[in-house]
Amino acid sequence: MALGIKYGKLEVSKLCGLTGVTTHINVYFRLRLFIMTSTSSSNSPLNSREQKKMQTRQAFFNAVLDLCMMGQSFASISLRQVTREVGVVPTAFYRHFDDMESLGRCLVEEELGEALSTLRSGLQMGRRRSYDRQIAKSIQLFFASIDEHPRYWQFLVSERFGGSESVRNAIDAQIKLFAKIMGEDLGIQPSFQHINSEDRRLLAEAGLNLFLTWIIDWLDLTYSQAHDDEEDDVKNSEHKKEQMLRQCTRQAQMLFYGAENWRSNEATLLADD
Amino acid sequence: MALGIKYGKLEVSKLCGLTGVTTHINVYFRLRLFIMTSTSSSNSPLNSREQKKMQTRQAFFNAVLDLCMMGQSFASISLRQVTREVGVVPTAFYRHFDDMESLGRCLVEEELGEALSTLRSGLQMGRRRSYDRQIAKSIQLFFASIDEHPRYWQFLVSERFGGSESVRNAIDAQIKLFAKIMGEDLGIQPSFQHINSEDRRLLAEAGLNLFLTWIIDWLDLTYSQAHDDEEDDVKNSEHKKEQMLRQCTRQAQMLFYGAENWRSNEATLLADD
DNA sequence: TGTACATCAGTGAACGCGCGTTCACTGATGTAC
DNA sequence: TGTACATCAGTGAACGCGCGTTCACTGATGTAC
Repeated sequence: MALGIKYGKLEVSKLCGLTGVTTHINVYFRLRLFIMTSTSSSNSPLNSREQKKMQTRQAFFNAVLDLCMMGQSFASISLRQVTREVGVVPTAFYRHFDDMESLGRCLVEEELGEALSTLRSGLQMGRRRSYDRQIAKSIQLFFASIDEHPRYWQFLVSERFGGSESVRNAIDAQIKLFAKIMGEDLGIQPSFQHINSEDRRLLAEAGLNLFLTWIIDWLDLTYSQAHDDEEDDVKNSEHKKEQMLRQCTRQAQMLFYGAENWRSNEATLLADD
Repeated sequence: MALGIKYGKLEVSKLCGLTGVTTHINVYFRLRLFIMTSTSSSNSPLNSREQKKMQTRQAFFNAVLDLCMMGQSFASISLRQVTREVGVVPTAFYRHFDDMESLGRCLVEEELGEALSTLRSGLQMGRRRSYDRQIAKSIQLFFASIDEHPRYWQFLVSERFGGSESVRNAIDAQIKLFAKIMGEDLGIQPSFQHINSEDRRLLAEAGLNLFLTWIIDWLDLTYSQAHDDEEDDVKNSEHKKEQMLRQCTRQAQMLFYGAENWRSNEATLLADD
């Protein structure tokens, strides 16, 4: 297994010489990828050098999230800014990512992917709770998740329709996946069993989209709260948050109470049908 | 009236000399502003120099919208890029705006503000149409507006949670205003008269937020359509758009049919009440 | 176990480039008399 | 109406700066024997 690593780029290209020189780099990387994958899948512990590399990689993700939390958009963050934040020299960047786009894509797929799957298993809409408090409870859990991982949610929402195409696509995939699973969860709840699975997915998507539009306002409340020194303002901010929680719950209930009376077998009337 | 213009900065500061030299610039600008305002409010036609300036100002707005349409985020657009697009020298920028932030704010307030007010009067939710086709028709009008002004909507949505604070705030104000008026319009429709005005505003806000999340997907369909040369792909894309229109209508109907059965006098149940 | 060699994350100098902003200017348009 | 002057949108050179990327390198860690 360690055999492949030993040979450098040229050695491997020689081994593959018969297939032509022009492709030797691809072969080399495919080979390395295979070895790394098989190494980690055989869950041998990472050696100290690999551990250190993963730590730095993580530091890159944190740097981006921090800079975005400070009010920058991902597209306006420079490579040098990130490396400065991480505490390495600019050239070290290329040991981990091809370019900023690649860093953004990995951040969404690895970091956000994990955070979302945690929230999904936490929400489990439709399971284990009585229906009348279901929506209120789910929204409370959702806002708790925002307070717990503010940087993830802030990044997800503000880059969802942002300037980097690969980041946008990666986020879109995460959201679609979340809506799909949320739709399946809704099917377990008796109140939504008369709705077909396609409409349940649409309902989940609408609900999730609604949730996502609240995030920035919620974070603004948290942020202004943290900035205020006066005790009165803190109380005022707490009051505003409570009020917002109530209003958001109300909006979600409008949607989901509506869905409860929804008839899937009735065709959608379009304006010019 | 033209008296104020005649005096240069120094003349005016001399006239106001008694109040101290340190403020003469402010006085000068306040005076000029007053003169310009009074000139335009007495709706005298703009002279050719003023007309030309307004044209250039408009060209700046167009340049930003075009660049954003090409996939850039506002925060990543440089001052030089905009002036290059407009066809003037970089320094000419400062004849119109203090900085990019200021340009962005004006773009939202002047350009988008006008576009949104046009759409508002077009939609008139709750008026003039029978209720069962109300939602479908409004959504059709909404998508028509997107096709008509793709750059406005693309900018509005992708900068709504974007990197520039002043742009973000300006957009937020526009959206809040839109939701407020939309909520008032809903009150005219008999189906929503049993709902109190606060809840109608929440309903309108939820609906609008839902609409806004569709825009980028819709524009992606239009864009990929324009890129396809094959006739089959065009048909395929048309089909996808029709399907999306149907799904979005269905989602909106879930929300608004839900609202029809909504009881405003029933308190929102929170999870820990 | 000890030695000799390979790997590779991170370094540091250097490059050409586009950036925002300054400044003194030009010349067409507007205004006073 | 003609003349002399004021205004000001747009010009063009210049500045110092941070950017992405290149390259040859260092030295700690890992591996073969």
